[in-house]
Amino acid sequence: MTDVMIHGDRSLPIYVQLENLVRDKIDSGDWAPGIMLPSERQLCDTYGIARMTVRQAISNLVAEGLLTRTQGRGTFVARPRLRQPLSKLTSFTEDMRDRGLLGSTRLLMQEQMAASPEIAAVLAIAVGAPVLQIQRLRSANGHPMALETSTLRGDITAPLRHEDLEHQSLYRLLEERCGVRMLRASQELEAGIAGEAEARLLEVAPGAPVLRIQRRSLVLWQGQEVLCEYVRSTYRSDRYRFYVELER
Amino acid sequence: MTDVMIHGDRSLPIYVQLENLVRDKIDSGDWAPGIMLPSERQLCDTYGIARMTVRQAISNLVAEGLLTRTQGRGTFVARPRLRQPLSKLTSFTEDMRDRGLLGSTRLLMQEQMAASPEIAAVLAIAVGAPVLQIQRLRSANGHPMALETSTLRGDITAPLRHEDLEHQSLYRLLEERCGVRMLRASQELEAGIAGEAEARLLEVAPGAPVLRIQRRSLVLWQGQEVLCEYVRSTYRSDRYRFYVELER
DNA sequence: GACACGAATAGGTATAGACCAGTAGCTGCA
DNA sequence: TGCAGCTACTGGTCTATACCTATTCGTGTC
Repeated sequence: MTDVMIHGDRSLPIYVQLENLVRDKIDSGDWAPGIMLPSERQLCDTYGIARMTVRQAISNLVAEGLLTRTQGRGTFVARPRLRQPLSKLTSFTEDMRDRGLLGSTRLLMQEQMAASPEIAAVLAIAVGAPVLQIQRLRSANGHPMALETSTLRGDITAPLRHEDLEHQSLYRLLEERCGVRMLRASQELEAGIAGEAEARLLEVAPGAPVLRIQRRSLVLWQGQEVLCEYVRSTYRSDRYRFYVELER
Repeated sequence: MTDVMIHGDRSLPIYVQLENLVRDKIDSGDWAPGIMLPSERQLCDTYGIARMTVRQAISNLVAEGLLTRTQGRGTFVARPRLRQPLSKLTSFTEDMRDRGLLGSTRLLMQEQMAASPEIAAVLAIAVGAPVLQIQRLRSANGHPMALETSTLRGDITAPLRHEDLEHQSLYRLLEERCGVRMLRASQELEAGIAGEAEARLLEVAPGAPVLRIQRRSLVLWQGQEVLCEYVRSTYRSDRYRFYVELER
């Protein structure tokens, strides 16, 4: 990914642009865990922005747990936590990063369509209402990990109609382009057997065990809590375990 | 509490002093939930400090959840919200009840043994230390649902040595007899294929998909947080789905 | 070789001022 | 009366600068 020009897009605050830039460097593996970032003053010079602005971006990323910093030493890319303290709603890429893996995506299908009765029921919209359906093959370190079919409300995702969804985080686009804030999701997990087509894409034998996950995501959109996304994923069970922490 | 003079104590950063001051006002009930704080510029004047310094203090308190703010409206004392745990640590019987089913149990094995190296590693105890191992077939409405092998620390569960574990809740006995309080557990879920023995007990065909769950339970015992239990369960995937709620 | 010291450099705190962007209430016109 | 638009707030973003403190490492002394 080429460097996003800071100041290039006046619609986003500079500190947000810098955050995204750093996130991209980390997601792409360009900045590996443990690596020291350029110093704050260096970043100011590089991008021609004030130090307080740099600090705002860095502070947010530190709060997110993506970076750590020590006075006198520097700012570093955090080593992925082995265990997430709580059950967090994450994107595939974030999930892989937490596991110390590099996530990548192949877009298999991206289509604007009319909601089927089933989809309409799940998303609580009218039958025939526009939805955006995306099918993606998710890989970790280059090896197939999961097959994912997402269906999103068409009205909310209208700005993404002609967006490249292969190389960008869908959740990031939703938040940045659609004015959506991800809130929470409910997931159901069950075991299954890989079908013919799935098996071929996931590069496993037909009949191999897979973990099927259904997710319904609730977002804040135009001040309202609405169901926005329904995802059906099929994970290779030899490569993926779902981890969750429960409290009494 | 009397107002702490900002600048009075040079040993603490001004923004920290302001944070404490606001916290005190809220704790003392002086500023009730829902009340609007003085505007940032007003706080600058009142305490003779810069707006960026005020903002740093306020931002930290917002991140803490103590305050909320809206552009154009102001900064407000947050209404304390009771957070219900997203995922609850439950016993099998409780889980079934939540699903509207009647859980029952058949005890297959109950044995005091010495910890194998694997078990010792998981429970963080010495190899050869005493453990209590229980294998139970769990049913819902009379139909087999899961096969469960629990391994518990022998020293903690000593009072249960000759207890009837077929008709009593293990978690209840742990709390009532062993002076243990269940705290939380981490679980890992994966898909698998039923083996011969499993299939026979679960009354499914060998090779049927199953959901395998590993649980490590943390308890409070004699004032210490300790790992007490390690459970491996195999659930029929045609009857059981795991449900979890995630937050962003 | 061991250690004290200081320079260079990292992030941490704080200032003062500027302008942008939402919100709400007031004013005055239709 | 109803409402469009103005205005005086609010927090949001950003700059430029200054000095503090912690870390690191090289230098020089003993």
